[in-house]
Amino acid sequence: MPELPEVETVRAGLAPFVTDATVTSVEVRRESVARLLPGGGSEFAARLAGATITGAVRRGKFLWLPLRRSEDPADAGASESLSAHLGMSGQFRVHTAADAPEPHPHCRARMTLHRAGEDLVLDFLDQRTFGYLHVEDLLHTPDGLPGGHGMADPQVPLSVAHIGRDALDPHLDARAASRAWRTGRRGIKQLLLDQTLVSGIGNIYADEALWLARVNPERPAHAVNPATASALLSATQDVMRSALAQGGTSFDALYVNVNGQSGYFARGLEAYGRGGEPCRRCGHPLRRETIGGRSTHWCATCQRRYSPRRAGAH
DNA sequence: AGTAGCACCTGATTGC
DNA sequence: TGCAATCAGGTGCTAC
Repeated sequence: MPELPEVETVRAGLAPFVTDATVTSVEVRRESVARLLPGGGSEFAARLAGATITGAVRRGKFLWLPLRRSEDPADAGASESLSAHLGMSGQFRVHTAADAPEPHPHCRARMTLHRAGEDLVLDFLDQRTFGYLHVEDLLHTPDGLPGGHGMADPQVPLSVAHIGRDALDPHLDARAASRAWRTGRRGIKQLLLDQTLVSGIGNIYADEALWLARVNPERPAHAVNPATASALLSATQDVMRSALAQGGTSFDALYVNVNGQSGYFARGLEAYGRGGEPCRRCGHPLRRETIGGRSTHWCATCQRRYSPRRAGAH
């Protein structure tokens, strides 16, 4: 369940189960899930076993669980994390050890946690295998501000260092972000999807935000004015907050929270998946075309490639 | 330097 | 019915 609202739903669902839990066993069921480690699954298991998870943090679509190695909670802050990316189809599922089912065919790793006298099973499922698990160092943020949502530590994993602050991060520099979105000759949709500028926006919410702000996905970034860029950021935040309030967007069982339940935002979508259907603002049929390799849905009537000239401007 | 294109996968659905 | 083509919510690398 891959964009910011869905990953945040997972993070928030995970946090109460994994915080202060110690990893007691790790079973890698598909080697490629730990492909970022030179030693693969065995290195992943070895580095994770015995560590205690101190929380659940997210920046954009990137998720990590900071690790502490000592049993002493007064020990210094975490310097490593269990990092995860859900890719297109990743899921975390939590069970009590007694209720855990046989691993699903898509289960790529199963971890056992011990927390408050109870044993828990944490499964990572991923049909398409674009997701991954990783153990890596945490780095200090250049600005000394918190690295992501869910923890105050000014740290991010190495693999997240190049990822921009996300659209709902209170420390996002909105002016710098809208400037970045107005730079270059790519279509604006491609900039919304560029995780190094503002993170967390994926193919669904890019189309939704562009529809809300009435901007054509192919409008060149350099033709976006500051007011429009700022309106686009607001639209992105609005649609993501609404989606988050409903547990995210899901169309099927591939995208579920840690309890296996689906979010309800799919019924709130105005553009994504509505090609050929009438625009709810103007009634004209929405277009659907592939742009930059991603299917894109928009209203060619409401969403103009160039902003309309104001009356009085020559 | 910025950008487009492709590679990485599995499985469900569509069309012939 | 069977099989090939197409499609899917992401990211990173490579080559222009």
